[in-house]
Amino acid sequence: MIVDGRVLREDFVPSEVVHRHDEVNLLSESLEPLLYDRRPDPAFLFGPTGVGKTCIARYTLSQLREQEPSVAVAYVNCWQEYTRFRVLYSLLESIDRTVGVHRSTPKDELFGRLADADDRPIVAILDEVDQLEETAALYDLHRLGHVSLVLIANREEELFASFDDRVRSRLRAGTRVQFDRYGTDELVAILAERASQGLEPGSITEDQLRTIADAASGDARVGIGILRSAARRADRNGDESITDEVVAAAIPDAQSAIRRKTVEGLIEHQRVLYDVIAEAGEIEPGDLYAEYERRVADPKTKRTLRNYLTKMVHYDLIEAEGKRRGRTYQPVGDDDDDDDEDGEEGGEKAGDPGADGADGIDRD
DNA sequence: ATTCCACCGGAATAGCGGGATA
DNA sequence: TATCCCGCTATTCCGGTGGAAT
Repeated sequence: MIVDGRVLREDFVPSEVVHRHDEVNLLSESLEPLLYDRRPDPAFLFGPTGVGKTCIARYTLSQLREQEPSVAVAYVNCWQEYTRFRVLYSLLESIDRTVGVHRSTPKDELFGRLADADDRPIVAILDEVDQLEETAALYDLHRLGHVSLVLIANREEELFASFDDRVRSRLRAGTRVQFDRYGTDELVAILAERASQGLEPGSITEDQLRTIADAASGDARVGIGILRSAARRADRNGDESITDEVVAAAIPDAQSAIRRKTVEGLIEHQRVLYDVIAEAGEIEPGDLYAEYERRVADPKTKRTLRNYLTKMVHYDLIEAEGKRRGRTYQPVGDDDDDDDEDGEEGGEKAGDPGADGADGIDRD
């Protein structure tokens, strides 16, 4: 049934975009100076998860490169590359200047190399910039005349709040492109497009796509995830086409698959914490720490646990209620789904996580 | 009202790992 | 091989805060 699995991946960039023409035009207009050897102002893409920000950025830049192949494009997901060093390194990677770079390379060597590589313009797409911990990296990049910035984040206010003054004032100018949630019809059109490219004709009905779009409530990433999961289920069953039952079964998959993948990415100590919280349903910090220390041979400090916990909250695995004394932790998405059906064949790597990150929690 | 104290999270510091260099 | 260097994680130290206890 599945003709082309790549199309069903979240990070697939379609050759034609559906329903985002205005946004594409805005972005490509703002990048236009690149065609005349000038540097554009930074561009900002704002909007919630799964509305196509990343996709449109990639699409627009690939279009631009067709016109102006000398432009180098670096895509950096700040969820994973959250230090100054790693961001700079990623940019160097995009222009193949990483040879001989290592951890002990002097501090400014990376920056120097980037500065030297000014023979052609570089566009840096920084996805999830609000996750960047060293915002000074933005200042660095802005100082480089041949580097243009495309910054992707959820909300403008929060993003600018995380900047320090220097960065904030430099980046105040720039083009803002706001993305809104997809309507059901738009989402159906997007899914139909993917289905027609990725599946045998007639595998899925319009009504079924509508069901999926409804369940995804405006989030294309979730919708595509459901579609993929449904197609895989049908494939395994050896069905000619996707049945309504399969669609229904696939809906919970999309959320739980993401969560499972994230949990798998946790390092052992984090997972123990997660297990304790999940088993308890709701637990106070003191009890949580105590239980953790009982289960683990060589416990980490409480302070470290707090770091783990905030990270897990960030990844949407757990929730923290209350700020200080009297806080409790609880798992997110509590009970439900457990029919487990992991059809994630190897080599599958999650596309970029949304604001609710999907992968790469461990950083060791 | 006042004092306690459990808990959070920022900042500084130590220690680890691993490529480079001599 | 021994040593240097540096990014990164965990740890130490600590100030702040607000609910609980008095």
